[in-house]
Order: sequence, then structure tokens, then C-alpha cells
Amino acid sequence: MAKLQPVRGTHDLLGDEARSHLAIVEAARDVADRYGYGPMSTPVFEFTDVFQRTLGDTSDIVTKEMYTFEDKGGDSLTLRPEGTAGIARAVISGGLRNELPLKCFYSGPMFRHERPQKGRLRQFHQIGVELIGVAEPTGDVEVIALAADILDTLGILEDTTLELNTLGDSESRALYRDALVAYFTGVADKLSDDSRERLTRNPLRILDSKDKGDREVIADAPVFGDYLSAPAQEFFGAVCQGLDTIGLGYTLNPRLVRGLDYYSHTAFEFTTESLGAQGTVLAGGRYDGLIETMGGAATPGVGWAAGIERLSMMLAEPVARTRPITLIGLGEDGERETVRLARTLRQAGLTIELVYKGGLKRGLRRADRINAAAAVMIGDDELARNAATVRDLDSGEQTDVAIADLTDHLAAYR
RNA sequence: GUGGCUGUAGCUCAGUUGGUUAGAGCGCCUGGUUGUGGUCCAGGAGGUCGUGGGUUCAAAUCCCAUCAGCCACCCCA
Repeated sequence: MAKLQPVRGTHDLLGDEARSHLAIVEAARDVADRYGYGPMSTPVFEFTDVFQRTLGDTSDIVTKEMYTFEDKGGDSLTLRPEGTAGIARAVISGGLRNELPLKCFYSGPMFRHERPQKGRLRQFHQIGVELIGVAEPTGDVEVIALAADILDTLGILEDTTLELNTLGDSESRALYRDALVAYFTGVADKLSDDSRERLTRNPLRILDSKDKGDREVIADAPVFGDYLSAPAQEFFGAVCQGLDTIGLGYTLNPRLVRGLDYYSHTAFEFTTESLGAQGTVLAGGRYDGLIETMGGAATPGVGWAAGIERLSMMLAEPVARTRPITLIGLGEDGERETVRLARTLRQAGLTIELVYKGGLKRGLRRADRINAAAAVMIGDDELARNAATVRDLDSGEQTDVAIADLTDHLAAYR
């Protein structure tokens, strides 16, 4: 702790990076709003139980990635590793069942004690949406469409692939799980160490293994389709059909699995090739069993979350700030006038930068460095005429403008 | 958590087989221009060589540990 450096896997956000994050959140919120998903935020920490009971005792997140600590009262608290559990908790503790369907959009930091890598941090940021109280496949389709529209607004939809799968209902999944365990146990000696471990913890994950030996064994493994109940099949068919209806392309990926236990039925991911090993940019699914697991009345839900850092890395251009107008006051009177004018012009909606010290030359140099569109110069000459010299910094052209007309004149640079 | 690569100025990097005052470009500041930016010219500031230990007459350079970043696995957003 002695060294003055950020904690491993955390990062300071500033400049273009900070601006991009904000822009992503704002763009997403704006689209979500049009879909009727309003803002909601829950605390960054909860009682440990909230996550432990819902994410599943076998998930990596619970077994080794949570930032858990004891507060002064002796309660075990945990920094949220994801957003859904907190919202589900709020539905129960806030009595929100009376207001279903609940449609919410959230954004904020999440914490996981993982080994950092590009696109993988210990404190990272997510945006996400939840649709709670809708059991119909229309809900799944809406939530996926919302995700696609946000990616489209950010200009990165083209760089992603929507992968889709069904995890079925819990009965189907239990049957399939048993079949998988039976099959893989028979060929356990051919499995990788990782996969043998998964056999007891999360057999479905074996299907997603990158190990070459595993791949051969997997090829002959039972397929989920054979175990899917008729209603589960019908549900998934309806989701696919809905996506077809709105013209959203997708790829069926039978090996797409979820790490968190609360998922059922639809699972989807928007993935990309451009981010290296961390190819998942937005992921979600249906979690009909979650709220009941937490002790509430059975309430269906579907949603997704996306990593802002990963989205940000995909943005072609950093989000540029609005080009400002620089005000340069010369001499005591000139400075006083620019201070007064700065406030007036800002209140009129213009982006104004004041030069705090130095003469004309320094002021213009600074204006140039911050990519100002124009410079307004006011010295004794101008004051005597009750005017200002406005210099267009691209063309170098200068105009004499009456101070009273400045707001109108500068509107061209908004 | 496992394995590998890397760590020199704010940024990108150079630094010979260990050898004396550790360099460049960009950026930053000042001046050339008492009221005119970007170009150019001159000058300047800025470095615990990631950190700690060891080997040696001598370490940025070799060894060990540690921290951090990157890559892959794992996992996931």
C-alpha cells in the first residue's frame, strides 16, 4: 500500500477516456429512455448474501472473485460484482412487485477480484437494463433490440455478432446436466484438468472448452436439443421468430453457456473479434428463477449488461469535446470585461474558455492548443469602442463586433 | 488462480561485451514578436533507470525477490 499507485486492476479515468465513458452512458440512457427503461441505481455494496445466494455457490464470481469485507457492525458486505442481483433485491425489499413490469437502466462500477488483462479490470463499469415481470418472449426480443440499438448508436453494431442460445427451463437443464455428467464421466480420462474440475462444478462449461482434446470428446456429447421440453423449445422458437421479425441477424451457438446460476431460457452475447480474448461486449439472458431464489415471489426477468471499457475500446474515434471559444482580456479593464462576458456567454449556451494569465500571444497559443474555434480579444482599444475583436482561428480572419452583438455573432461557433 | 513477455523523462523509445556527467523525438515552459496562435529558430524545466536486495572496484545493463502492465489459459463485461 505504501507505493503511490492505483490498486491493481483499477484505473484513473480522465481526458478523452472519461469523455467517452460519459458519452457511452448518455447515448445508452437516451436509447433506453425511448424504450421506456428509466434510470435506476442501487448501492455499490450489498449484504454478501445477496450475491452469494443468487450467483450460485459454484460460480467463479462467488468462489473467488468477490470483494467481501466485514463492516463495523460485523455484517459481511460485498462490493457488487454485477448489477442484476442488487436490482432483484430492490424489487423484493422495495415492494416493487406492485409496479410490474419494471423496466430499468443502470450504469456504474462493478468489482471483481480477477487477474487484470486488457478489457478485464478489477473495477470496471457497466451499463445494463432489466425487464422484470414479463414472462413473454416479446420481452427477450425487446431487450435484445434495445441492446442492438445502443450498439448501433455507438456505431459498433457492425463490428459485433449476436450469439444466441437457450438454456431451457430448469427441468430440461437438470436432465441435460445429468446426461452430460454421465457422458463426460465415462471419458473423464480424456478430459483436460480444467474440464475434469468443471465436471463437478459446472458441466455445461465443458462444452465451451478451448482445449483440443476436449473438443474431440465434446463432438460426441449429448446435445441439448434432445432434452429440451416442448414449452422451452416453443419459447426459444418465439424469441428467434421475434428477432427475425425485427430483422436482427443472429448466430445460434449451442455452446453459449452462462456462468451465473440464475439464468434460464434465452442466453445471448454480442461478441467481437477486435478485443482479443475478451470478446464479449454485451451479454445477458433470462432469469426467471432469480427473485424466487432470493426469497421473493416468483417473478420473471430478462436483461443484459455491457462493459463500458470494452465498448469504449471499440469506438473508432475518441469522443471530441465541443470546440470552445477563448476569451482573452488585455489589461485590467479588458480582463474584467472578459470575466463578465464569459459568464454571460456561457449562460447563453456557448462553450467558453477564459485565459487566466499572460498576454495576447500566450492567450492565442493556449487557444490553439485547446483547439478553440475562435478567440475574442478585448483590450483598451476595443473597450473604447465598446467592441471586441473576434478572430476565427481556422481562417485567421478578424472581425470587429459590438459587445452587445457578441452572443449572436458567436452563435456560429456553437 | 496458472504460464509467458515487458518495465529508462508526461508520451513513444534508444542506451554497445557491466565503465565515469543516462540520451532522442513528441509534449511542456521561456525568448525571438511592448496587442496576434499554428510554422521556424534559440534556450530551459523534467529521470528514485518500477521497487527492494544481491554479485562486482564499478549495475539502467548480471542474479533473486517483489510490484505493475501486456498476452494466453481460466473466467467474464
